[in-house]
Amino acid sequence: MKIDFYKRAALVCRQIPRGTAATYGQIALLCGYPKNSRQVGYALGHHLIGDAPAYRVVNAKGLLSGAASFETPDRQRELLENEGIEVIWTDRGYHVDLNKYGWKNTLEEALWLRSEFKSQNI
DNA sequence: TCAGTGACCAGAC
DNA sequence: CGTCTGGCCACTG
Repeated sequence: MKIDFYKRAALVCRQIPRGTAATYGQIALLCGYPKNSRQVGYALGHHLIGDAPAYRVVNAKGLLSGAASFETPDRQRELLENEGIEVIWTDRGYHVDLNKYGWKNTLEEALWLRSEFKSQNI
């Protein structure tokens, strides 16, 4: 089932370091399903990742494309700014600079996740 | 079964 | 920069 994908996504999201933002595609890739970026958005929007920090996930352009699904439209921005991430307002919506705040995950992190999937059988 | 729908994305121009 | 397109795939009515 794809339940496994959502469990993996939850685990990946919990590894996003404080003060950084990850992209949907990056999460999907680390899950081992590089083509499932849309399902990452689905998982976050339907609260399928438990207590994992969904607010640290933005799209490939740095846009907070899911801001509308939070308690208030500004909640995601507040949470990010609380971690020291600058959030810029544009006509498109809120943005973060991925060059500054994007999560540059290491190979070690990717390998660790892979071993976790295995040991947790997901 | 099947068409429509996204918190997506890379490439083309 | 900006817009459009085709591809992607789980989920839904």
